[in-house]
Amino acid sequence: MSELEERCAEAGLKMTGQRKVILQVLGEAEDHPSVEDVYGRAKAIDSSISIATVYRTLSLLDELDLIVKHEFQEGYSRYEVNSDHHHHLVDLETGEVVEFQNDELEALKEKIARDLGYDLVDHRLELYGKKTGKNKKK
Amino acid sequence: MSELEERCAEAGLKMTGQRKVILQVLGEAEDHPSVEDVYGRAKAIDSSISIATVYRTLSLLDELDLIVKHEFQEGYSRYEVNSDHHHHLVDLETGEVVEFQNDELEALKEKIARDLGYDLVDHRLELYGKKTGKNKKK
DNA sequence: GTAGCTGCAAACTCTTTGCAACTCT
DNA sequence: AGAGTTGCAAAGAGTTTGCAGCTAC
Repeated sequence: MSELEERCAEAGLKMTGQRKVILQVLGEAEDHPSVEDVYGRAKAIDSSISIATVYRTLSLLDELDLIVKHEFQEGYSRYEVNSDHHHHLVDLETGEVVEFQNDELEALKEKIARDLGYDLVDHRLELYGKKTGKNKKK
Repeated sequence: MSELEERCAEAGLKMTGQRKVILQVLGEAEDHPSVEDVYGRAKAIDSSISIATVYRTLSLLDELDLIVKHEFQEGYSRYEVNSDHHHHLVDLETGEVVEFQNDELEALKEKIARDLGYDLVDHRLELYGKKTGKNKKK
């Protein structure tokens, strides 16, 4: 039983066949799959799964903080299994998402919020770039 | 003739009645209005304006870099007239958007991208917080 | 005159939901 | 047994678009 499954059981979720498949897909994902991605991969394992179930399951897992929902500027959402805090750099040419972490940045953003008179509840930072040496001036 | 109007003329846009109204609304906006906000304010001036025109005009202005489109985590877009580079802190209790600018942050984010092997094309940073002193632990 | 712009309504995309049937526990 | 879960299809929200008529230049 995977860690994700265990934590779902702890939360009192019924471990249905569909959920097992979706959890397996998420556990094996090494990228930041969209709902459609998860749906496609899940259907390859059990073709009876509906996209409504995928939406419902991902929302549930997000609420339980077992996965993280991202809304990059693409018009749809992507998910990733919860992991250490980090940010994303989106490769504008390939769509690839590179993760990074930076302590200086963490401290700075706390300081900025504090200086503005706020307690930081959440934040998001996304960089959009092109591989160095590949960009051509328009 | 407002600066926005001038720059539209330069870009070869026809200055129709509807556009004048939308540009006026944008010029007077001191917040970060949604499409519906712009539509509502424009309709108050000329009730014949359609929301399709608002969408089309805002897209155009965004392409011309006369305004900036933001997609906070709200499910719809907001716009603001182009101004100095800055970031946003969204007050989670009121929806209010506070702008800020931080040179240290700008330098840091350039450095991060460079270290990852990327040229930074765009980025976004949003902070979500509550006014200090108002938060209660759950 | 005509390329560009507009309003309208229909279409589209992503996501959510009502409901009856089904299934873990 | 029964609360939770599912698939389906319909509905929603936000946004885009085809088209025929209109208008700034």
